[in-house]
Amino acid sequence: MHNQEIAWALSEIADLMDIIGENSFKVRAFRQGALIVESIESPVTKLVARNQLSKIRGIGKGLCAEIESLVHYEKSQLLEKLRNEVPPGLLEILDLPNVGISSVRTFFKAGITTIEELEEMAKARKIRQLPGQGPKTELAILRGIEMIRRRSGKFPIGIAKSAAESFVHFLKNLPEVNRVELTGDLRRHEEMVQEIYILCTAEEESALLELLKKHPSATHILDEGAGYLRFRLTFGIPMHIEVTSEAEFIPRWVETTGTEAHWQALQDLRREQASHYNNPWQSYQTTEEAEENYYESLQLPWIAPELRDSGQEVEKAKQGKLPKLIKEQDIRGDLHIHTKWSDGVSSLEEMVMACQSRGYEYMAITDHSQSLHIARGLSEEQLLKQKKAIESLNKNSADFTVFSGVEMDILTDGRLDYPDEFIQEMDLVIASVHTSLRQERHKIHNRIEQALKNPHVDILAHPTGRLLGSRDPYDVDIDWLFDLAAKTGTVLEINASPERLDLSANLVKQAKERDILIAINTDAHDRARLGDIQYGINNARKAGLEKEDVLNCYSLKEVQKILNKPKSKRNSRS
DNA sequence: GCCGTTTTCGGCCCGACTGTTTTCAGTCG
Repeated sequence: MHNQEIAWALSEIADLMDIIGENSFKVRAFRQGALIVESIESPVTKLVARNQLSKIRGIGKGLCAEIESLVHYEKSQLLEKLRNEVPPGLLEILDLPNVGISSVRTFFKAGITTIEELEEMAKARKIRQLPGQGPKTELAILRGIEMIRRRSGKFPIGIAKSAAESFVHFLKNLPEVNRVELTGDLRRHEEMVQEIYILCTAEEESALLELLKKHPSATHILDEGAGYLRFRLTFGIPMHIEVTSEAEFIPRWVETTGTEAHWQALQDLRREQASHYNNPWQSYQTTEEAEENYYESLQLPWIAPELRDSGQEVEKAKQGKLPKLIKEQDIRGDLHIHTKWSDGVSSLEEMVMACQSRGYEYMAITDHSQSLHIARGLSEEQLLKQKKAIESLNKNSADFTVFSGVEMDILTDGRLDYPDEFIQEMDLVIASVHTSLRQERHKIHNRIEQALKNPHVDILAHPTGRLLGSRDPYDVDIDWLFDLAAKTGTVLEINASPERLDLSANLVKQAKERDILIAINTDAHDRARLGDIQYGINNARKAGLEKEDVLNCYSLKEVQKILNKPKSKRNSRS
């Protein structure tokens, strides 16, 4: 069992216990346990085998027992018991914004157990009659349900990807399987994923499908037919596995990766050219090389999956006008990182070492600022102390530089969390909206304006404040924001954390058109999450960014030069 | 449930804001 799956199980246990009114600290222990498991880099199964699990801080006897049961039997008796006790619809209700545990309990008591029942009651204006509820919450509930509907059964890419990876790994280890590749919207890096789609080849197609049906995750078969099987994973995501012949593999991979429009454009081109694809692909080392050969047969350069969208990319490819997309190796540093000094998990030194081992040239430590109490934000004195610690780290390493930065809150009234004379001493200042996310537009605009017009604010973090699939952006006019960023020379962030992916690929595309410099940052709170940079890069690729568009693709010297320039002159890329 | 002891129970990030309420509970970050 994959770490992520264990974490999901623990967090579901926490939610269910919370609903039935279990001790809140016990609930927190499980919730904390889920976070810990997620942040462990090595497979938990190995730790269990070596009896090292209980040595981890935060994992005691109780959690150890549940995790071991998950690893050994792929189930937990506690979870099964709770699932029997609590109607599954309540978890969906708990997911709604503005609905917490206490409201869920109130609804449960009133006999409401599904989103549909809740919606019906809200529409009949009966929710406002329940204790602690009122007309405004009723409206907020209906809006929340609307948001879930828009999501229409899709899953955020982060959840889908880790579920997919563990399954790909499982398939690759089966002796009867020859080739396994991810395809569909996950391969295109769509931020919301309809289903996990895996294409593979096997000696005996039907035997493989029969075997897969016995997999413990395949409890709920959705659909099956010649050469494919669809089932719902334990955590709700549909999994689509297709088995194809070696000869058909590449054409099927191309067909299932791109959108319908992309495939259609390729077919049109083939008819036009009357070209034929013969399948010499066994002579290639990797499936990617073989896929290049497929595009070559259409006299096209290989088109990156992220771009296989409207079909227009085929025309661009024909004319040799595809962007030279940014690659993971182009990233030279991460400019938004937290440590134990505020709400991070890893120490400053651990984060530095982790960035070095990723091959970066530089990084920025950007812990939270003083007003964000919950994140143990740093006072001026603490920040100065941290700056000294960073300076001494820098003295000891010749070929790696740590920027002394801060993620500074933009307060609810538009003031910034430190005075100008203080932040001008920092190497890098990121400004963020973390509080009062539901303010009216003019207030949000005022806050962003104050931050962007400040000469010392270098980057605006997670510029729309959305949480992918679970929270809408705050009320901001994107055109206005981009104009202001361009005018003031403020860098906008792609927050690579898969919970956020903010800016979205669509918005990044618009930002590029206005020549706004982008930074791709992880906002990592522990070492393991530095790997999230991949999500940000994929987002940038989807938007057609090249390395010149991204601040942290420049060398240390160039970045220092950019940061030393007055802000208003930064958007000219020289 | 976890941790850390002043070893076997007591404490466990907290403040702002909102929408309920007539003084506060729930939600959020």
